[in-house]
Amino acid sequence: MARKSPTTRNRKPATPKPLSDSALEMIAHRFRALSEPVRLRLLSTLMAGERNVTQLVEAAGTGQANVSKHLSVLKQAGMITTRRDGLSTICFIADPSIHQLCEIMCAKLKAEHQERIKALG
Amino acid sequence: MARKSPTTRNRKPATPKPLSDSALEMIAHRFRALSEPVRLRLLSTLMAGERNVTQLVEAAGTGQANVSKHLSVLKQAGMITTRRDGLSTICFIADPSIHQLCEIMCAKLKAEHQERIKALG
DNA sequence: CAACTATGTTGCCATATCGCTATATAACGA
DNA sequence: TCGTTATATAGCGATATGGCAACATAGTTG
Repeated sequence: MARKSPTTRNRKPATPKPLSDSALEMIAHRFRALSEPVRLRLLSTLMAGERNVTQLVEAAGTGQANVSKHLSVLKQAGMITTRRDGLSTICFIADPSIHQLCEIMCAKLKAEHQERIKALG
Repeated sequence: MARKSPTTRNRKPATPKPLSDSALEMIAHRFRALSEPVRLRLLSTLMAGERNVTQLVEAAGTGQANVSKHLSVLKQAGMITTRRDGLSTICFIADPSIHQLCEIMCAKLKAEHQERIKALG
């Protein structure tokens, strides 16, 4: 008889895992963290190395309160981590896979851009 | 002397390009397309092969009007393409890089989940 | 053309999010 | 403790977005 642990109740056949609603929500939540220009600017800045909030405010070109909110969004999404150093809060990228994500997306953009140019030429 | 094709004119030094505001907006726009559970469900379904809208409505578990809207968002973001076949509109994934994006994000989720479990154990 | 099916579009409500201002908290030094 | 700097939080208005229902449109069939 098939394996059937008490914690793992009757799984449906062996479909390629339809991804549960909650999983989709978590994934969506993370993508949403990357869906704002200001947050991308913050991440882009942090990719060059860790920065404190004041530095990020300068780089972001928006108010300190906003930056603080955006940073907490990124933090909650596991994109960045913070460390306290005296008065400053130092931020840095928590997961290098963010680089990959952005690179893939940029490559997509460039590819589409090329196609658009071709289509016109 | 260095390679210097006519199509590749004077590139700026080798600064890691701070990414223009408009570029960030475009990238953000694409990530936003992936930031909704229903849209992820649609993409997830399409990863198994092309489907018409009716099939997607069933898979999405929400109304047809919503699915139509979500599909147009995905289409505008270059994630999917559609083709008309009689009464049906067949949808399919336009860019395989979406697989990569989702896989990376899923891997992140799993990794964090593992850590959470470790932290408790 | 009429009836039917599959999709797309519009209007509305509820909710979420951005940016701003003002205020609160934290950490440091005099 | 008081003042100052760095950061976080709360409150607000404006805008965006998801979902629903009603309606519009396209394509098929008789």
